[in-house]
Amino acid sequence: MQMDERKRKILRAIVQDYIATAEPIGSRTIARKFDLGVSPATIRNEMADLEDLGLIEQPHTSSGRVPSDAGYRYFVDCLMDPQTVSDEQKEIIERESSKRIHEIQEVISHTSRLLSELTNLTSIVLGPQKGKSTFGKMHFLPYQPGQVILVIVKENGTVENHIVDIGENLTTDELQQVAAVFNQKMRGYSLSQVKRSLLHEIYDELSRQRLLIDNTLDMLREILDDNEQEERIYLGGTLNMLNQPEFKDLGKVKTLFKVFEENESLKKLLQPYQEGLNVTIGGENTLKEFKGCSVISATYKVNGLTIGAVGVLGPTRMDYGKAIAIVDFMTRSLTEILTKRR
Amino acid sequence: MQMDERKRKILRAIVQDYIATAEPIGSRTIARKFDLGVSPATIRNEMADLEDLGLIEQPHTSSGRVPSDAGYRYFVDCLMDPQTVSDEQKEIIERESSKRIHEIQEVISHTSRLLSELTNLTSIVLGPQKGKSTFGKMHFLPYQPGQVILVIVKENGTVENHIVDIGENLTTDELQQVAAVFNQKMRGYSLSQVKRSLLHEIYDELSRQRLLIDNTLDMLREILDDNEQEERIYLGGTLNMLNQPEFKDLGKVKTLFKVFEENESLKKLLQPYQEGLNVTIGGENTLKEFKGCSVISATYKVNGLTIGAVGVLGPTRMDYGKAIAIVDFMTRSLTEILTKRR
DNA sequence: TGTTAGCACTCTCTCTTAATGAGTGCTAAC
DNA sequence: GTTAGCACTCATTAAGAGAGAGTGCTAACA
Repeated sequence: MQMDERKRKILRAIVQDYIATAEPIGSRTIARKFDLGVSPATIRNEMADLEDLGLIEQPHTSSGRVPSDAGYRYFVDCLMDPQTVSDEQKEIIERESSKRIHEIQEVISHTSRLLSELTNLTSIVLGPQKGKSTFGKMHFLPYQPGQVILVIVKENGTVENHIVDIGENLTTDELQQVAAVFNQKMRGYSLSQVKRSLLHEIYDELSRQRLLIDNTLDMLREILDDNEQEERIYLGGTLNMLNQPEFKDLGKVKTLFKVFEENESLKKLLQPYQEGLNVTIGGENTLKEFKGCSVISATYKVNGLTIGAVGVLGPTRMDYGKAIAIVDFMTRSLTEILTKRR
Repeated sequence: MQMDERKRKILRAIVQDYIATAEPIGSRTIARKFDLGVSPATIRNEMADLEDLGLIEQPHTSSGRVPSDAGYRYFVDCLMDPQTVSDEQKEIIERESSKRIHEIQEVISHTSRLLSELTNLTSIVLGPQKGKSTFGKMHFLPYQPGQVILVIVKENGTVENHIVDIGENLTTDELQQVAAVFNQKMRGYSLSQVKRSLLHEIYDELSRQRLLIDNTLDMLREILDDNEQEERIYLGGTLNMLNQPEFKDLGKVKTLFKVFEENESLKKLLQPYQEGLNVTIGGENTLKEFKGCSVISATYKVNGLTIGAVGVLGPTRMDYGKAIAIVDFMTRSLTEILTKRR
């Protein structure tokens, strides 16, 4: 059995109507709402075929049909009209991103909020991968007696500061000297590279000041360890999920929000290592908690280098056309903003 | 009509049982569970009195009684056995706070998580009031051409960095000079004071370098504005609310979480300007969304100065004894940690 | 051969009704 | 002042009856 034009029309009708109403749809309703020029009985025959093909299914005998995961997949791949972001939405995005924003974190969290507001879905944004970014420069600043502020500038532009104990009183000059050596040796290396080999080299170079260096290495090691594990996830509009009829059951809400709380598993949803735009539908998802959800995700870049991913999460019954258009537009816009900053 | 010893015993029984079971409790059950030496009929008479006094109420005729807000209040003020934190819990807290933690934000968010885990309630922690903290020192560090990193150290110990445009190329020396003047003039002033009067003074002092100063003032003003509005709230264990039978209704969950999302109203819950430990029960709350909730809050200090507040939020039917003990212990512990850091 | 009308059948949803049970207030006896 | 007894109330639960939406199948039709 093959898909013909009429079957495609009917499948599209089912998907569109189900996305809009969240109710199983029957042959009679299709005939009434969509002008296909055939009677409900004919549509029924076609629907039986579509069910055999695995594209739609019945929640129970004698109810309407709903699209299966495979049905959504066919819809997304073959039936969907490519949509563009409306001018109104474009304007909102433009206006928001024209605000002067200083830190990269702010740009990201802004993006996250915007995504969820425009789609009425939950947004997931994976921040710049710290582990992959390379070391730029470090500075010491005075803080308390026995403590200094260590400011680290990475080559992707992020700036971090940490208070570190230096254990003994050191002069500003000595600190500058240490910083200078570190800066000279480490510039342009990824943090993991720094961690593995370079520290020893630096250690040799500065061996005259053993004690001072020991402390500096200690603090640096601590910071590097921190960074490698931490790769922040930004969530937005989690409450939008509660408006979906799919989550009118409190048990589902609980398990969903429990996953939201522990960020680790969310990273898997974004498939951050897959370039470009991706649509994951229902059961295609690896996490069992999200079998009933779909994810539209895409990666963003700085200077041609993929550094993170954004996505929206919603029930499989989501408006794919709209969501895809917005995610696509936002990643482009994000890439542009981040590139301009440099 | 007066409260006598037997009425007190019965009220305590009702409150304790209701806290434990979340079910309205009847005279028969009280007689069975609590050994008062009187029959259900006698208890019924007393309960009628307690209802007249407004301390308990009936959800509907012919159901058991539940404590009213006034009943909880009487229980908290007069009936409750003062509880202490168990050794087991103390150990958890000690172990957690012995971890080396660098930033004040980390200390706060740690506290928040701990509070919610120990109480199974939702924790609310109001971070140090930035508006009230006084300016310590500022530094400029090189960043990109045309941009510098502005590092601000406040006297409460927080360190912030911001990227600021300087619009034109300035030498390191010139920047140092500007920073020196700012540092000399501003040290020890609150940010709002700085904003109002001192800026003009600095402006006079450095009028030789108009352009440079204009930019510096612009960025500083921006940062000060930011800080004044931002006074971060840390929430923990919001999901614990979903386990409470009070929130088995999805509508309630929605409105509750909506309030959680916009932090502003949460600040009101903590009564951050009221020194010491506070218990707010049900309708005593100003926010209508929290009429069915109680809040235990307390302030914490650094160097004798109140700088923030922590609290737990739960249904009025919460274990007040335990919650009060933990909140009290945690604020003391927090005060101690923050004071030691200085 | 594809399309359509008709019809019996299935299954969910909702509304009604009845039974159960926990708990009360009142009265009268102790 | 305390208690036993009893009639009454009201939420909760289970069972049953329609109603409604939708299907699959058969037979007629173009």
